[in-house]
Amino acid sequence: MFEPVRPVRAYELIVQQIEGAIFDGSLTPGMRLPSERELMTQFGVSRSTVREALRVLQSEGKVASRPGDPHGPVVLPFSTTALHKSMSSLVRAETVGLADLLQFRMMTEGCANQLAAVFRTSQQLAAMQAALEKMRASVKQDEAAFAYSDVAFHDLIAEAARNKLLQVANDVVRSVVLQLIQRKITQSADREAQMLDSCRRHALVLDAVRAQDPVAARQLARKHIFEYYAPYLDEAEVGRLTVLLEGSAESADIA
Amino acid sequence: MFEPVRPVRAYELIVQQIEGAIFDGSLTPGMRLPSERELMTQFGVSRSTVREALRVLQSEGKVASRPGDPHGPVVLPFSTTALHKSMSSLVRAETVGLADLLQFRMMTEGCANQLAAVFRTSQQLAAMQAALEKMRASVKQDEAAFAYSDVAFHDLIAEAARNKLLQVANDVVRSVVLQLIQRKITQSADREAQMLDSCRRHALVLDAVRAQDPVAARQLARKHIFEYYAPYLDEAEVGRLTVLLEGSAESADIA
DNA sequence: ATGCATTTGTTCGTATGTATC
DNA sequence: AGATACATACGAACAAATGCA
Repeated sequence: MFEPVRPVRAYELIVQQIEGAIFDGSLTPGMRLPSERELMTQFGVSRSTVREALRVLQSEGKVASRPGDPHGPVVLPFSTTALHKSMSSLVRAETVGLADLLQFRMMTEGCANQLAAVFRTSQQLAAMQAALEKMRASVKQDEAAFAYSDVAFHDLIAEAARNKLLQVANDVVRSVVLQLIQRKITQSADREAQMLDSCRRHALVLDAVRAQDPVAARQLARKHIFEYYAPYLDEAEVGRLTVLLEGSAESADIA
Repeated sequence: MFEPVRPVRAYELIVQQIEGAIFDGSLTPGMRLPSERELMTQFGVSRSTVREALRVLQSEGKVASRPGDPHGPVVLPFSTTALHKSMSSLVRAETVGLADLLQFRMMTEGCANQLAAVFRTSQQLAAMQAALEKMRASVKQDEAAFAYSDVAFHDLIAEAARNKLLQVANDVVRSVVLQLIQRKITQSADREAQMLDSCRRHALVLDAVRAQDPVAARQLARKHIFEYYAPYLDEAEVGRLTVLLEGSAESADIA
């Protein structure tokens, strides 16, 4: 008959109203919110309450405010920082492990390549080729440039897949993975061989995308991730990932 | 030579300290934080500043405070609510459409079924069977019970896949999809036929999971989602989804 | 079951450093 | 360069809510 109620704080209502305004487009990125003093009259609450609401919105990456700015808090363009933060803390809390992350990445990045193989334009193909050549060029010199071009290559794949959600998911998962084991990788002894191998694998994937072979692109991408990161996993965890490597014979894993 | 600096607010430092304490285990779920007045002396700041920090931690789902509680704010168990919220707002940010969502869901839920087919235990299998029968039982009577059992079925699949991240992703995407087009579905004329059809499809997926046929489970799940929601999409969008329906012959789509 | 002490939710006032016009 | 308006931060205060004796 009756619904249970939760006492709702004043600042929550303010957050909801501002979030709603951003959501429905009445507040677009770059626009300014009224000053805190203005907001306290509009909402009919005290300054502290307004500030608590603004803090929450700020921690969600939706607005930013600077002292002394006469224009008031600014509405930020959409960003994935909140997603980033919440996923990182899940990882830190060990609710999600490296194996979970890699398995998920094999799924999403694999599917991204599958879609990219179908929908890529020739311009995108050229851009991928360029990114790959930049990777090759910076193997011997610049570790940072290599990593940058690597990211660029994956971004181009995700973009070619034409799914914004997939794009964001790939981006977040990739960076969280790196954040977890970057040190181990850069400290590895045969770093240069690893980089060269990575180039070779990227070339294979690119070939499949060029040939518009979605299944090959997907499986190569998954295999790449698996073999690149498998050394950092326990044996039990490796088994969870191999399931996604069906190889060319799809039904082989039933036996 | 020098790094650019960002002015750091007092409340941010407090948030970092408390987050750190939760992370490294000195604050475990269920434990209480000191009262606000105690915290202001410990951190050497005013009460407002302490409260701003607590609001942020609260919006991140890490602590909760009730008025009048002499024990102070409580440290919450790790939860995925923060991830939930940030993913929802990502979807609402118009950059992601229904087609993106469904395509993504076909990927993740497909893979979840694939993994579940391999790793499911017999107990989990029985639980899935039970959920399916509950769905069948409530077709004619209770729309809410049907939806509930439907969710339970999918949750069991995700749980059997043994990947917490995948579990959360599926949950979020599913709820956002529903939130987007629930009305259209419940208003549909032949609602009962739809529900019966849904049961039939779930049974097919369950058969594949029981037979430990990962590829069949994956493709059936994807096909189910596609055919269930395709009527609500434009024709151009439908094309983006069909790519993921390779059918039984994996290489057929190259031709 | 009833007060009592304490805590949170919220308000108001004030001082200080800062960014913009 | 100065004036203005701003955010940051502090402190005191009151009402409502909670837990405990």
